[in-house]
Amino acid sequence: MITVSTSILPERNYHHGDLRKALVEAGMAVLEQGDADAVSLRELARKVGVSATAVYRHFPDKKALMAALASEGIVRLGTTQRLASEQAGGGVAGFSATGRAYVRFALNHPALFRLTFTHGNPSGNGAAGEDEAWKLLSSYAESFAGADAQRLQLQAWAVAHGLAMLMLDGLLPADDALIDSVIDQQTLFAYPPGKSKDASP
Amino acid sequence: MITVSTSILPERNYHHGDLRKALVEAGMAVLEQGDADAVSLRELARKVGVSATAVYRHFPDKKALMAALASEGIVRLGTTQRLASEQAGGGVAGFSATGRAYVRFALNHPALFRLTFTHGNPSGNGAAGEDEAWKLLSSYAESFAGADAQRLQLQAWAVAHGLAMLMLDGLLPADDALIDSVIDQQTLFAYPPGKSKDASP
DNA sequence: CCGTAATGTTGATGGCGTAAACATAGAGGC
DNA sequence: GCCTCTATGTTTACGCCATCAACATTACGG
Repeated sequence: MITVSTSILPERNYHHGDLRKALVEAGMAVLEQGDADAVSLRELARKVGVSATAVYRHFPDKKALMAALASEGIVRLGTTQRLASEQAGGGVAGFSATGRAYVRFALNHPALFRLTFTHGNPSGNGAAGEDEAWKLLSSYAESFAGADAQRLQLQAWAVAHGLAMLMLDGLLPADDALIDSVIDQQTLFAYPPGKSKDASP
Repeated sequence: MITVSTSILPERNYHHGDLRKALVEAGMAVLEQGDADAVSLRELARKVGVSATAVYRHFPDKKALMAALASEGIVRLGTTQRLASEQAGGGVAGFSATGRAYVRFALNHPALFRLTFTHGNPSGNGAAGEDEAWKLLSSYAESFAGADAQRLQLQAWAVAHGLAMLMLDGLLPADDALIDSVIDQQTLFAYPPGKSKDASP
């Protein structure tokens, strides 16, 4: 019988199987119900059934572990946004849907969202597809804003991000109607000065 | 000779003088150069020259100390915004100046800004003048947006807050020109649909 | 002038991140 | 088939932290 490395079952053929993955999963679980500093190396090790310092065979320090969690966070955010965009059928509707998805993701995964941006990746740390979220936003803005693409893109990102943070911090009620009101294509993405190049509705 | 409590000199007439104030000041100093979790009760106690547990005579726990720092933060932010508004002479210009001041404050005091909003006060915890920032924003929005006041106000707050956070997290360059571009009265505070009630310039 | 409450200190507990030394087990060469 | 080498995991220990309990002192009100 040959040991298969790509098995479905959680084999224990090596020392642990895949401790790194297990630690990240445990970390995500903690993030799903508690804030980021509820994540402790010792607790994750405990959850996974391993000694405290075993973590250091897979991560140089706690920061690295947190960065791995943050990385997973941005992947999930990007996926969520892409789905929302597709479901809305692109165009202006898709763009604003992307924004609403961004805020809702933050509300659904508060600790993960916060961590993701706190340990932000200033572009270029590898892990392909990691910045899908940003690329999506960027292409959307350019597609219907022409020369003002950059500004529109930044304003849209800032509104979504700001709304998300203010709601997470309890300064605004985490209200769906409020999200729809603020991330509103009628008032937010329409702008008066000159060169208005209309987008397909 | 009577002991004067409102002296200029840092008297030591009581056990310490005013330990609470000293701790808050030490905390602010730490926040000015380092992130929020560089603030430790023991370190503040050391800086002030007092034993570690003396802190507990003035704050029930660390959270309370951090809340005091946050409270100081929102006062300073409010003051900064009011000054910016006055210097711009009110109106639309004053409103956008308020937004720019908000972002610049965040960049100048990153840890304090973050802490202020993380330990946010969902309105009504006393300390008069503490939410001057919010009141200022509110009155501005209403003064020239009529029925859409609420939405405009929230959008403006969200843009400023989002831009600030994205810059603090290193996802956008902390660039003055960029701030001016995003917090732009021409594109951000002008909106097309019907009921446009013009603002006094 | 004295007692009492406010303030500060000492000492201990349990949790944390992390370094050093040691243990084991799977893999690859012989 | 054995043996070594390296990846992986464990034990122990250090210093820092927040916080509690018990004790000491000091200012102030009666």
